Amino acid sequence: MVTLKDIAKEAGVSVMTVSRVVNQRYSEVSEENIAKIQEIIKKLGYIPNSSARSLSSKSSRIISVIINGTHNPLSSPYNALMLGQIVLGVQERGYNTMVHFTDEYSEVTKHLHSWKAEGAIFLGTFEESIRQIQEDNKIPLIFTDSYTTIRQVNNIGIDDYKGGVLAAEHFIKNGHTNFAFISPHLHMSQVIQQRLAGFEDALKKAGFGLPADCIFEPYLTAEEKIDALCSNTAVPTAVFAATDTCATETIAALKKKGYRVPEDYSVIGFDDLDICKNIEPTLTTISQNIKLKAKYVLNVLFDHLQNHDLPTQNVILDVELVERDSVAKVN
Amino acid sequence: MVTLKDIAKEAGVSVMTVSRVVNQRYSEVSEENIAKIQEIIKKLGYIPNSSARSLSSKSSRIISVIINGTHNPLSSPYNALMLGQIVLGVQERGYNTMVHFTDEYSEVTKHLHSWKAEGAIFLGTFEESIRQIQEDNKIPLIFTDSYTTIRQVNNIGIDDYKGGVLAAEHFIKNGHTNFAFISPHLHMSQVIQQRLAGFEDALKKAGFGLPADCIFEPYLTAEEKIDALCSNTAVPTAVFAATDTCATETIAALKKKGYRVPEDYSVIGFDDLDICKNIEPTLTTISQNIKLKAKYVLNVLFDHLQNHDLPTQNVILDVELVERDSVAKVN
DNA sequence: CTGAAAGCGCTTACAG
DNA sequence: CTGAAAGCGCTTACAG
Repeated sequence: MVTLKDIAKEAGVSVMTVSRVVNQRYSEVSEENIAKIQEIIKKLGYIPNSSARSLSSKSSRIISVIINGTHNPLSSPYNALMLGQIVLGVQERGYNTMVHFTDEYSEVTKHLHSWKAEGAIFLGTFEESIRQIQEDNKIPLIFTDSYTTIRQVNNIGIDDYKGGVLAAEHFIKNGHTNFAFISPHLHMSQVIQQRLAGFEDALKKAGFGLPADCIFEPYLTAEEKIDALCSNTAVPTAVFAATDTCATETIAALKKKGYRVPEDYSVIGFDDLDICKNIEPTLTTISQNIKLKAKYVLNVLFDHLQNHDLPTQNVILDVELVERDSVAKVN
Repeated sequence: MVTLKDIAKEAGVSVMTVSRVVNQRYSEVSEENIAKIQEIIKKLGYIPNSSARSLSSKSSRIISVIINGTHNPLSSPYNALMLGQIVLGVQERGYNTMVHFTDEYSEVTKHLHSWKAEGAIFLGTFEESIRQIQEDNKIPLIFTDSYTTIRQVNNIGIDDYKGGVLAAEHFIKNGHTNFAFISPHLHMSQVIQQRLAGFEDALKKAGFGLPADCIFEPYLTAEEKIDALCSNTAVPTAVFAATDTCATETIAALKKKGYRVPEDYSVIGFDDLDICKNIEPTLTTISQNIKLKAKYVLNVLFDHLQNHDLPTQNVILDVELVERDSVAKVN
């Protein structure tokens, strides 16, 4: 393996001079030496040892992306898209990405400390552990979709509540009077709760209600939820699904039982994934801009990396309803 | 930050004794000291510095996953699922995952060398650069879906050709006589070419053909391909799409133009992603077992990590046709 | 079972 | 503009 020392020997200078050239501190080295050293670096194919650099400079150039979940969190298109955009942005800035899946706060700290990560990005729900994570890790930490009440948390989120409101309003505008909410998770995260809250509040405001037995969340497969939904006394016609994936499964389950969408059941999803355009009917959904979200995540992270004294930021991106064909007009 | 030295001082022993305990070399330390040191480690929250470890031991415990593509390769569900399974397996074994997106071989080497990665996994097409990558990186390298003719390459792939054959046979069995092939990529990777070859060969064997103008690949959106397809003179009724994503888009485009699937056009996909069950009609497809594939990738990698002299392995997993509702019977 | 010495490949901080 | 010294936090290899 080629080291600074090898280059130095070949060039007849000290390792410091080579180090300066490698780190592009050109003002500190004579032009003559710069040229000579650069040539030798190229010739020998020198690649700096990041561990050594990290150890001596206390700067690892590693960004860790911590994703909640211990199964395969990348089976969620949302997580996959976010991670992809993040890796891209991290690379662009000359940093490296480590990926770690975990639910446990202690593992987070272990991971970040052992590699001396310079910053970390969190995808998924870490509400319970945010305080502890922040206490133990004095590096820029960017959370996403957090509803923590702790101050001083960098967070990039979206207006989940408004998403729920928009869904309700769209259903109402189209004449619906009986509603249901379907959540994909066993555990109702704050994100899902907010979407539900917005939906429910907007319904109430318009004089409608969301009966408890029309909120489907726990321990059911999509098909079981649909069974329950369809056997309800006050049959809902307007179903708000908390995510596009959930909406897609819901629609498939409805069709399988012989129902028509949107004629028998209208459905609105959340996220605006590509799949929305490719199912039938195309899915009316609440759109969040994942690329923009990732961009903010990266900007806030690298701003804080440059200046650790920057105040924390809580960026809430807007959402909008994208109308497609999964909601019918009712008289 | 807590270091070995701090623990050593507190315990009244040398750093070596602490190092032994940290590395669980218990047979080399007295029970008394093990207990004392472990307690102090816990008390002070000591976390070993991976960079220092890597530098002195020449063992980084880093596995790099290199994914082909410079846009967002994780927008492909296949890549996302594979990466997710890999991260999981790497973590299970106490290693760490770095992710890097690139098309360029020089970047690969730079990345692997600078972090002294102990092994690397390649997702996507690296055919052109495999030789160079292998020459420059003397660590276990696992490629996936490679058709390189270079010997001595670890590769985990699937029987793409057979997938094409199965698709053709299924169409023929259902009475179809006019066929088309739709590829998602501008550039026809070997993987896609093999799927096409199997399809075409099986058609020929049964006395059918695949006209050149029924092979759609270059520089067209899904909709444009469909336009071309539907305006063909010898109208195909059986469309083999090289991936499920491509099939999904094809079906959506067909429906948009007012055609019925499978009655007007029957479609077979490839991969067996979750989405197959959630579109209408549910998608008949060639199934590959992504979890199993990832498992082999990890096994071959870590086997080679334990024993660098192991012979290279080229594992080809089987595929099978999963029948759903996107292929109609024709008389 | 224990530890002192040397070194991994860099950078920081300083002297010239 | 240049370099010698010290050190980052570990492990290897050896001596006892």
